[in-house]
Amino acid sequence: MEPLFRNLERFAPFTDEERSALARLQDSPLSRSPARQPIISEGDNPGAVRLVATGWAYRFKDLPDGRRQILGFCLPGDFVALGAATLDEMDHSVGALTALSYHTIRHGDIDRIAQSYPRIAEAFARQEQVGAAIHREWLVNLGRRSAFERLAHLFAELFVRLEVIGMTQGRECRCPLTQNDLADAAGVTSVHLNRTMQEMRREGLVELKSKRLHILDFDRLADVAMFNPAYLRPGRQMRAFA
Amino acid sequence: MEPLFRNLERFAPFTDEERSALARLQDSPLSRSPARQPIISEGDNPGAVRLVATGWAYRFKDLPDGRRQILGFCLPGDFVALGAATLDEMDHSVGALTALSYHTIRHGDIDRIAQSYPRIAEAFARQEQVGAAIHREWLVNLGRRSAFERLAHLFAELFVRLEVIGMTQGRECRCPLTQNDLADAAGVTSVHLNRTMQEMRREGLVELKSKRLHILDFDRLADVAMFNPAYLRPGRQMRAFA
DNA sequence: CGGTTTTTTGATCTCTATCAACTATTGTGG
DNA sequence: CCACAATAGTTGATAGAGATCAAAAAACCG
Repeated sequence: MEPLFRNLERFAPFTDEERSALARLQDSPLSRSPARQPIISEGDNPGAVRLVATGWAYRFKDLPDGRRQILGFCLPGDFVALGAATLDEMDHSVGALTALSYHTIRHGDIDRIAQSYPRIAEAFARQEQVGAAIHREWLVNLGRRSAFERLAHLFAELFVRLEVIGMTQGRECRCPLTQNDLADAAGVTSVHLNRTMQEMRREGLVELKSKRLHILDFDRLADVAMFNPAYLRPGRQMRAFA
Repeated sequence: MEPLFRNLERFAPFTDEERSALARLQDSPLSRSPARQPIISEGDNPGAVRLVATGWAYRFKDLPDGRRQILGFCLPGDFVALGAATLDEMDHSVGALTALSYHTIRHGDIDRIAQSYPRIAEAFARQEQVGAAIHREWLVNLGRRSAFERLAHLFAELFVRLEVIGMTQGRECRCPLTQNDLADAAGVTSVHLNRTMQEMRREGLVELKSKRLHILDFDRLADVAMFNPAYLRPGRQMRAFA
């Protein structure tokens, strides 16, 4: 539950009453999924909102000819289909990256809590906005940055997001992504991604081994990526290495 | 106002009361902007919601080194910063593509109408969701499609959206985009875009001259682009050429 | 430990970027 | 309405980033 609070309380902390209302979301049924398993597929009726409790998930879209693009990552404390739950059909798929546990929350419960606690409703809305801002930043990434810059940007974003929810240790964090995943997120082939990865290592920017990501030089990383964390609204308390 | 209604009434038509409540948004002050002029810039406080009345606008993001990525197009009947108006800082910029007129609507007015008319609130929410779905489709476009496919997809999307708001004439429509704009949207250089454009002409797919877009073969266009209009929720009444 | 998944390497090809004109079109003021 | 300037579209030549194919080496897993 901690990651959810850290996500939502970045702007204004909640009252005890608000916190406990939110905490009741934990009573929603908890599902578990093994790693690498689909959660919802494009075309499905989302039915309910999901809240990631532990593990990572990812959004993606497959093309008829087999190409795949990863659209974003869902970390602990992130909602899946918060707004989309009103629609009858998912426009993209979501899958588990690691072993995953998540709450399935009826849309009515979200509505009710938002109705009763305007500040929570506001925090939900802001979360959705940050999600949209991330999409837009990825558009710039895919449209206008080189493979090297993209990868740098991707790592910078992930690291800041993990920092926000308290899942970093110094300049390290867990990162369950394979080079294949990274390639599908960065819009390059895995071969090219591998070579780009080696270059980042040589340059002393980041290192990724045995599912741990080491940020060797955040400033330089942010610099080559032209990364400006403002769109993530990290909040004042948190400042990546600064 | 017609485009707004066509946008919002795709799923369920409104009652007369709902329609007239929406129509009152027209009373909001109307601004006019010449073509090619900035409307809001990244970092600005959005302050209010904008509703495009006539003309096209575009969302974009500039990189410090001069590269630019277009993030999407705002057509008549589209809101700008519907949800984002709650945030204090725009994460991207918006500019006029053509001479533009738009209503500036206080966020409170939106809230009030959404409060009084749940079906309108729902329609607003769906619009936001379609906006997010468009972003996601663009991510696939930029990440996984070739320049030729991207351009085909872009035209297919624009045409369907224009059809929804009744701004097409047969298989033609107005299209004020320069090749430079198209290049910035497709994430390629304008030189390459020009050559891609010529290929599309040779292939008998689309033709763009003197600001008019001619769709020569929509089916084949959709086919090469792997374009599936579902994410746009075009509604049943409208079906591009089918 | 054997089998699977992931990472790495090498060689080659192709798409897209770059640079630098040049032509056509559009728009404007006289 | 023409003349000129500015904008937009087109062309050619060359360079470079990233794709593709195929296979080997490493890491991981039960």
